[in-house]
Amino acid sequence: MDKTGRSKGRGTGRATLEQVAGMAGVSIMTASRALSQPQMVSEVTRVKVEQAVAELGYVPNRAARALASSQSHVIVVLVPSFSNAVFTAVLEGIHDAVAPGQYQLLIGNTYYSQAEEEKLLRTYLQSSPDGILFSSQAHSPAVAKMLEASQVPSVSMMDLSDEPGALSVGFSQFEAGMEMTRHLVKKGYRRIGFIGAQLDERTLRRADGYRAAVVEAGLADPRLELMVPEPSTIALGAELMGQMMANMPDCDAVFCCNDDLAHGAVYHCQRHGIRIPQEIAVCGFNDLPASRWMMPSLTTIDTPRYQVGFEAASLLLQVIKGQEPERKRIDLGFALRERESA
Amino acid sequence: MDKTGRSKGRGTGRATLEQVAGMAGVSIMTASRALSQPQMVSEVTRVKVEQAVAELGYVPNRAARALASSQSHVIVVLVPSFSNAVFTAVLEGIHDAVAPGQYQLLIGNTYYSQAEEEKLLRTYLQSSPDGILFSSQAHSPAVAKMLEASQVPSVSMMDLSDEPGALSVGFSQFEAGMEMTRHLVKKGYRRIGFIGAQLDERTLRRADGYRAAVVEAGLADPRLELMVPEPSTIALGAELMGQMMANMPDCDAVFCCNDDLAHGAVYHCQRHGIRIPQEIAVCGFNDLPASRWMMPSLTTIDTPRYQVGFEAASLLLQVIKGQEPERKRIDLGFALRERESA
DNA sequence: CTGAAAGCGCTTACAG
DNA sequence: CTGAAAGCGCTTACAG
Repeated sequence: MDKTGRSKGRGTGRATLEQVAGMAGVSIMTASRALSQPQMVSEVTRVKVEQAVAELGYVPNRAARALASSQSHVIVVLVPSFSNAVFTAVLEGIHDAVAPGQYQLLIGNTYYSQAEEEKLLRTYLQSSPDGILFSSQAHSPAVAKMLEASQVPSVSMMDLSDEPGALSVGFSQFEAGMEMTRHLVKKGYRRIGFIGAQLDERTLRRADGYRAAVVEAGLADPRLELMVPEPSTIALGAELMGQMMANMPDCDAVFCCNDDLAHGAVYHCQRHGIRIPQEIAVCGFNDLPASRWMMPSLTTIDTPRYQVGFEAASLLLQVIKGQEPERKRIDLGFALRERESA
Repeated sequence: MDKTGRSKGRGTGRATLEQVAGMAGVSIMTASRALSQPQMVSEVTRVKVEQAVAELGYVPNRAARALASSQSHVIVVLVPSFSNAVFTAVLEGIHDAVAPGQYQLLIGNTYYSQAEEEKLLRTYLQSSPDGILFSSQAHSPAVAKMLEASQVPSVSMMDLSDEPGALSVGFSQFEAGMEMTRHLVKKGYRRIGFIGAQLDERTLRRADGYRAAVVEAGLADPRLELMVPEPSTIALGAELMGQMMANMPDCDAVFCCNDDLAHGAVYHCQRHGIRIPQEIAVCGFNDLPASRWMMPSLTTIDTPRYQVGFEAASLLLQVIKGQEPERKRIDLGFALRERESA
């Protein structure tokens, strides 16, 4: 022990529970209880321990607690992107739902890659997480196997799962894609194109919805679908809009699979003096902040992403605590925002 | 032991190193070495252990490792916002710099609040992080004290620190604010306003730079400063632009403390038929993707945020590994992007 | 309400 | 190149 009352050697050099107990004149386990289950110790004891904690600047060692209790209080969150505003809102929702409790978030960026997801999960499983929040439903076989073996509960976010027993929070990407397209049909557009990028599962489901709606209306034409695997950006949206108009001059409306692409499409038209929606209608998906402000304002689907994160984390917390959730599949819906562009 | 070779009881139910060692016919510590320092064991041993690991689906227990080695391999990251594109880029840089190693990120959102930062740090310190990445330089006294007591190395990001010995990666917010303003002066604007929101330390430093430049040019007028504490949004930018033009009709240029506000200002003008830059010039800060696409395209300061995250994490990693960094204060600079709006 | 003992699953010097 | 022992800092039943 040196002057600060801290032992030397292998450890972290931080004050330990043992020192707290010593200073408070109680046993280690009474000190432990005074901190984690204060109602189980006497008032006097609690105060003595609290004073010792303050005096020593004691900070509990989470690794020791996790090891002894086999409860890590860690929740793993896997998102496909940090730069996509959709997922940052999801993260915010999760963060807020979890904050009151004592859970820590281990956030990983999969970059829309199943291989990356696998790598991250392999690492994060070492932390014995109490639960996992996925932004996707489709996993590689290796991930499925790890999940099965680890027995860690997980919730998938954004889309709804059809697997029995699976926990999911989101809304039907398919229905949303269909509703947006039906809106265009109802407005009288007949040559409705679809612009998609990234081609992750959500985009693909939206495209399915688009297809179902144009088939339903007898307006299907595969040549009106423009799908590329590159990440969605404003620049790409502008470029694809140019391509669409060049290749399909009779195209009278474009459904972009997200607002980033749609913004690019709108800017492209602004710069080329193409009037929206008179010459061509444009709509997007997600309702990002700029959408209601740009000119023309963008018709799009408002998605409850913050809520998705919040509710998914809440659901996971319930399951972790051993409660049976009322619903395993929580549909938060979506809303069509009709504005000037379509 | 049950059929899967896993012991029952208090633990996590996962396979342990002991079981791996048993199956491989070596001691626990040889198994440990085979995994963490493979070059220190014989080829035969290594293979046997690896086979046992695969067979049992062994996943190391990080809590146990952290406790035994007093090395958590955890890095704490504190950002003021998840929704601000600036910080998501920083996060991406950090994520990428750290990925190769074995470090895990504990990411917390301070919501621009020192009190929240304090709460988060108190919790995260329990994980005995090897290092901390801050997005701010100003800390509450309590945070300063915790940092001091914990002895955990930290790097502050975005701005440059003047404290001797402090580690920082970023660029001078002051210089950047000054350069942007000087640009407006050079372009001939004489009634240059400043619109600021959130009023975090970076914004305040940019405002200082603005002030220094208008004073330098003999153009200072406090009435041209419009500063509000609300979070920066497009909506707020539009509103503040309206206020500025109403209250200061002779204002001929506006420097918005970030691109979000500037976008709002541009949209406001578009909607009201106000010509930029003829009637009023607008510029922003950060160069978000939309800035080069909107009409008119936005003059702004391009900031190296991804690089800041990447370099800050790299610097921290160096210090954690006990290497003396070449530079403790890494200036990544910034670049003025002159476009149509100013 | 309080305590002695065992144990969580690893790693670390120290020997051989 | 390999192993027996101690220890990291907590919590968990079990007693009293």
